[in-house]
Amino acid sequence: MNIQEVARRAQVSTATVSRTINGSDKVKANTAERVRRAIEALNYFPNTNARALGSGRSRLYGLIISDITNPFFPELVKSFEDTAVLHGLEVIVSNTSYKADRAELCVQRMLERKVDGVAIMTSELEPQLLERLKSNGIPLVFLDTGTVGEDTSNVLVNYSKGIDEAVDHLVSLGHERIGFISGPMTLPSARTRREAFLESLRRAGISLRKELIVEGNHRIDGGRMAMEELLQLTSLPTAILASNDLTAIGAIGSIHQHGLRVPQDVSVIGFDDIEISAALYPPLTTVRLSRSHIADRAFHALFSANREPGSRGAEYIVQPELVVRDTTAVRIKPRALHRIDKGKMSAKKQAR
Amino acid sequence: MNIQEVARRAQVSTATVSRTINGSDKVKANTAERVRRAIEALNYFPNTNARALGSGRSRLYGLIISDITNPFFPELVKSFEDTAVLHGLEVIVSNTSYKADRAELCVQRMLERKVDGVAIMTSELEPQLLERLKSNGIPLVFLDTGTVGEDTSNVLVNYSKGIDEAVDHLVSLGHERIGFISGPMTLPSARTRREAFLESLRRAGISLRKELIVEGNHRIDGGRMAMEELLQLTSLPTAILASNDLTAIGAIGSIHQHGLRVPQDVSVIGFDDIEISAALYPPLTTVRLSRSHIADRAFHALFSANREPGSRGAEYIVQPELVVRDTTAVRIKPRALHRIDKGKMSAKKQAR
DNA sequence: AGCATGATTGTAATCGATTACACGTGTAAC
DNA sequence: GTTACACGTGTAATCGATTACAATCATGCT
Repeated sequence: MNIQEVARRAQVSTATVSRTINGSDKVKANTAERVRRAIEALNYFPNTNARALGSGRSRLYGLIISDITNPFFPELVKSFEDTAVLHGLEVIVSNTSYKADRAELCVQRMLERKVDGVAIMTSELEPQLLERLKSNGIPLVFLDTGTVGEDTSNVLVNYSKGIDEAVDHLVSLGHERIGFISGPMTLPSARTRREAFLESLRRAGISLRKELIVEGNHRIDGGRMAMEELLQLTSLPTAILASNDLTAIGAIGSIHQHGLRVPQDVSVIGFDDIEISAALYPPLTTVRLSRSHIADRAFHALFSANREPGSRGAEYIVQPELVVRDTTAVRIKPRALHRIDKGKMSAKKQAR
Repeated sequence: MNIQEVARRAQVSTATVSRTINGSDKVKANTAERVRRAIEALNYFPNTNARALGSGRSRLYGLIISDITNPFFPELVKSFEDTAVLHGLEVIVSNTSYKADRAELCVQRMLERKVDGVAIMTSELEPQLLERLKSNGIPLVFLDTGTVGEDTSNVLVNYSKGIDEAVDHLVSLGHERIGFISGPMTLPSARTRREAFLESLRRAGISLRKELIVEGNHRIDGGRMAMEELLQLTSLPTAILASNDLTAIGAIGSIHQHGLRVPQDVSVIGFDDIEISAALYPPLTTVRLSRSHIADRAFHALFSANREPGSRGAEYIVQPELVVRDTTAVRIKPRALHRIDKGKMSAKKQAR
């Protein structure tokens, strides 16, 4: 079953069939109708490989992520795919598994399949790999990876806004001893979140205590370990802001393990709002970073780059927003806390 | 950059280059070496579309799942992909989103891309769609979907084993009033799990109490709601077996909300062992259903079907196994329970 | 009628591989 | 010294679309 058989049945040339399939406007209405009937009757569908080979366009977008088992990504992938399918395109997803050599394989796959665009949401891609993509004229869009480039698009996240909201929320509940568990400092976006936190503290007029800032790894175990460290302090934080939800989940586990309660003894805020966060008990207060917004912007960046070749890259900013659930509460009276150093509870602090 | 340029540089024909790329054994060693050097020097890689068009084989496997945001699937996808990449193949993943009409699109995609095989882990595919795949000579493997078919392979799950282990564990802890929260009864595998539970009870000599069996939906909210229902009973279950981990997580949330503790007041066992289960607090006791085993078997079913065309479908069985963590404990004294109907606490029961 | 014009449609080259078949060449058997 | 055969390589058809260009057709205008 191929285009020739359709052409024969519809009494037209293959060119006309092809034009009809591709919605060219230069096919007379009733010819097109005849072709469509033939397609229907023969149950024909075009061979994707032949189309791609003939036209040079694959109708495929690539999406490079770190790791599909990281719960942040599936939703992103799904939104991106859904939007793509809606526009008659498809998506191949490739995981770098956080490794640079796997990243090269990912890029290779994209090149071999002649994708029409690549959305990159990982920091493992070395400049020379990006160059390979660019030099093949493939539109790129970076998601939260802030790579500057005139011909590439960027979807940026306004971390400051989200983190400001989180800190303000905690401050309004009376917290001032706020701990922060960061992501791995090797990850640019983790560094940005940390900076945003420091800036938020400053803005809120809270002086920085270095011992309250601990590095995690954006995974549950990292959150757990970082929290262990924080719980060793003589003067415990009354609230924790975590660089992502998994970290927050780990921290909460650790807090419980020490016989403390969330949010009565310690408030916790996460970041991302992964699906499970709302379903935990207690439901996690967190800063939502909408994956569907990100995916949408990314798709449209590529789509318009395809429509208008040679156009400059666009820039989009997505705004995270605080979602208050049940892991944050009014700051408790210090005496209710374990391990609290009563000597440090000066009147001045109590007054605040 | 194409195969001709490589041929020119290596002073051979395109046929020889092609043979070298495909590892044909009928190329003299030093000719092959010369070709390889040319490929290297020119930074050449073959055009996937042309290869697929010319050979009829796409080196692509399709994987059809219900929903990538269901945490059961990402690991499966990853394992399947990893194995495929290891064998020089690639994978396209397609979500049915639990809808039959989306399923048709998925099958269409597979057909259009001329995949060399499809692994199906969803029950949305209607027989006529399967027929379309089969009639195109595409090898199929069903994962936990138990479709009989002479020419298709199956990866089956020995639910009885896993559920027996779970029930035995609970019984050994002194539980006999064991509740079960099933998946949606429309889902074959959910029905199988339920049957396995009933059979396990029988084997353990525990008489069935219908009110302890409630239907969920394999999602967190379903687990929560089902548990609410169970907590209305005058005689509470002391242990709950859930049809999957999400259900268990929902149930635990509900239990906590009622001021009861897990496992001191109620023991809970999940099923699947999704990644987050180990990281919750308390870590969930569950029955592990290894996604990597399933993916491996599935891949090899397709791979060998490709190697030996015309061979009959194979059948694999994967064995789930109980993973004891912290949501199960020795059955408590009934008087410690809320809402317990003291009248029913007969000496006979206490004696067991 | 003759012609310009724009709208449709057809012809055939093209994309970049794979592979059936043909063609040399060297070696062993007779 | 043929003949046969295996091995290595090249020639060219083929896969199934797309699309530049050519051809045809209908229409309105002079």
